[in-house]
Amino acid sequence: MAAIVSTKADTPRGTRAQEDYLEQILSLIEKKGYARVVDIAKNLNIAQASVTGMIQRMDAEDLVSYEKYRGVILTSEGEKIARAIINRHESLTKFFKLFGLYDDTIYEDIEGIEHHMSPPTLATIQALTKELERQPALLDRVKSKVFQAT
Amino acid sequence: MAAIVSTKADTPRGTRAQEDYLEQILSLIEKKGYARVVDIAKNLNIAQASVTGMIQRMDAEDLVSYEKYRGVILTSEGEKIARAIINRHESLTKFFKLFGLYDDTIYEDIEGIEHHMSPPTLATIQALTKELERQPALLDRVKSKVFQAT
DNA sequence: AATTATTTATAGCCTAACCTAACTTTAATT
DNA sequence: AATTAAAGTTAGGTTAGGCTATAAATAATT
Repeated sequence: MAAIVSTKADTPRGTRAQEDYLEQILSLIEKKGYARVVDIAKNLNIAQASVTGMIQRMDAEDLVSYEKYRGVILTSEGEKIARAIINRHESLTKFFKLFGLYDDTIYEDIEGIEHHMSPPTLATIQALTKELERQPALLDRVKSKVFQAT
Repeated sequence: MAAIVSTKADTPRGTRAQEDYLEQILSLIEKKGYARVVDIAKNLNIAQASVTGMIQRMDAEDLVSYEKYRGVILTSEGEKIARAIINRHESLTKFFKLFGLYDDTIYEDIEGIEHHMSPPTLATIQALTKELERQPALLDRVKSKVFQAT
């Protein structure tokens, strides 16, 4: 069951920062049912005013739908991007957890690299993760070389 | 021989863009003996004027040493960063090459992620690469799942 | 219902990192 | 040595994505 992966970036794109916003917005909506500016700001460590500004730009670019003083919701385009980035985030987390790295280390690294990983490369990491899950001995050898256990 | 890896980011830092410049400058110096503005610009796909400007900022920040109309050289700080980023680049290339991804795919992804990978995570990738080199059967299984051979 | 607190929005500002167009300096060629 | 070509610099401008301070709108509390 080979996953045929195209070369052309089939990944929908916003900027790096926009991907962060979309990821947060979707995760807030799924967790609380709505996404408030104040929570987005808190989670991304950004000033409220900056969030308002960005959301207005993202509304103009049809990534979210927004009306003043009402909440923010995702357009289908925005949701597609959000799901892709969340998928990347989860896959990478699963992968790095195999090696016993600190959660903080994992989180920070992924925060940076998730925005830059193409579908084929991600698919490779996913496939590799599956194989490695069946190789505890190999994993132990790797872990013993890098001593940074959780 | 466990590589003990500290948590504190022992990675010297410039900005993302500065790391790209430093990487280019060092690689030009090693290849041709000197780094000209025009070549840096060409390799990074950036206008000459932008390179001049950035180099002036990097001179002020002691990452490079520069005199008008003369060439650019790296300070020891700049060289340290450059070597770190080149090391990351090479390690990641080696890793992704294991799986038969397209060279272009590899190059683009690494260009993005190399700026965001911590020393512990990089050390893990390096250790994993070594182990996987001895596991052709496992690699074949991964490759067969992701069909994007070179 | 009036007041207070919370949340959003606006205005104005800043920095990084790019750009083009025009000018200057150095290098190469006749 | 004079001219042309190439490389480098300066000036001025743009855009993304932040910031603070202030004002307006909504929500909560007395």
